[in-house]
Amino acid sequence: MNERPKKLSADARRLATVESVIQLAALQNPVEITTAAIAKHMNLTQGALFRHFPNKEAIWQSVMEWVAERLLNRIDRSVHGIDSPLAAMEAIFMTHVEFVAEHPGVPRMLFGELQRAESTPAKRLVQTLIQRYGERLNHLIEKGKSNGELSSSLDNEAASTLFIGTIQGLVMQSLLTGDVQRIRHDAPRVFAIYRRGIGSDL
Amino acid sequence: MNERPKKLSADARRLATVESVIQLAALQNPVEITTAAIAKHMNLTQGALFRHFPNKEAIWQSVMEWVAERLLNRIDRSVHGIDSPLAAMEAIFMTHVEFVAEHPGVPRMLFGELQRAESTPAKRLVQTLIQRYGERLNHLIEKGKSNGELSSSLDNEAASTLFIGTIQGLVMQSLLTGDVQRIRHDAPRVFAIYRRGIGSDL
DNA sequence: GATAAGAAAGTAATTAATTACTATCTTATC
DNA sequence: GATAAGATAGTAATTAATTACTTTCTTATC
Repeated sequence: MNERPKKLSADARRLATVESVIQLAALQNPVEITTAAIAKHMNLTQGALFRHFPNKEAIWQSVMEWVAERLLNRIDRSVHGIDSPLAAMEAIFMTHVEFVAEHPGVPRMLFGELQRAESTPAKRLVQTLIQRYGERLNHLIEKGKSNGELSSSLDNEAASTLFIGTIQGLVMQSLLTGDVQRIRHDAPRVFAIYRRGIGSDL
Repeated sequence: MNERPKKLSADARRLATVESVIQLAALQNPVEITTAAIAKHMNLTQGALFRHFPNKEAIWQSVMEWVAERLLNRIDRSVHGIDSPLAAMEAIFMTHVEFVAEHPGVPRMLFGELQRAESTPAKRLVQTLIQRYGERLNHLIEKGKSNGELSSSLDNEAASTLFIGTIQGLVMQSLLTGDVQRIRHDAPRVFAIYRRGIGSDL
């Protein structure tokens, strides 16, 4: 919804396109984001998009790369200097929630991409993202077990699934109420239950 | 994928349409289910569908009614004769998981419908379904608190959100691996952590 | 109880929109 | 003034929905 159709370099235009998609996903159903809608949002003609992307799939691929890079980066930075594995998990949780609150369209896109039957490049990127996410969690869980912070009988896989599901539940709740920002308020309350579920009995 | 294009009564045809959509959603992305695809799956011409539904939205509405009715019915039946609130919650959980395993397309459709920006009749049905679901959970949580089975300091709302999120996490995991049936195996493991999170310290 | 009339269900072809994508011309910028 | 970026104006394919027509089923009447 800008006004001047400024000429941008190819790199800048690609980035602007990705950011437009992220913004649009916050407002509407990701599957309804057409190339015409993207172009309109950035005050460009639809055909011009194909100067910078070979096809629509490539746009989605770039978007998923953007998301994976930013999210994992922030996750990793959030645990810096935190010794306690449990505290690190909480930091990751809150960072993730903050990321979602800033970019409400992201979880919709991720889930929408996972829904697809075919294995598109974008879908594979999402699968890789969540896999890497799970690896980080698993590492922390192991540390927490030997640490004594987490229950020694904890099921790692189930704990990882539930961690991600906890965030997914918050997202679903925000879709239900239409109020994405409330997720910031609800997140600590839900994580408290999760922490109790995985923590040691001390 | 039938063979004879038998003539059905309007009621029977509407039910067959709904069941076809449920089946198709298990195989492909719900948003890609076209009226032509539905018709082909039930060996009918595309136009014939509009003898029984005014438009496509009405088909989705009927599908959501089917889902809401069946799921809530099974949930309610599953708690019959169970006195312990915690055991009742576990029964609901397992019943829900079994329902999803039988109809893998259902959670995709529900989430896809929630994604939509506009408030369609189908979306409102999903919202009502989850609201009623939450009411049942809340009731059990209250009973569990006075019972002593659940932590007296438990946050009801957060516990409800996490309950649904836990299932959502299992669904996401099944989308990731492509193996929907594994949800039956993972469900008890994940619920064990959840139960620990909400239970009393005894 | 046979059967004709009408209702109900289905077919096949076509519609207007919308989609992703492309070919060709124009212009801003270095 | 060369060239990269954008505009303009298309394309073919797909979509939900509608049309005119046909087949099948139901039921009222003799």
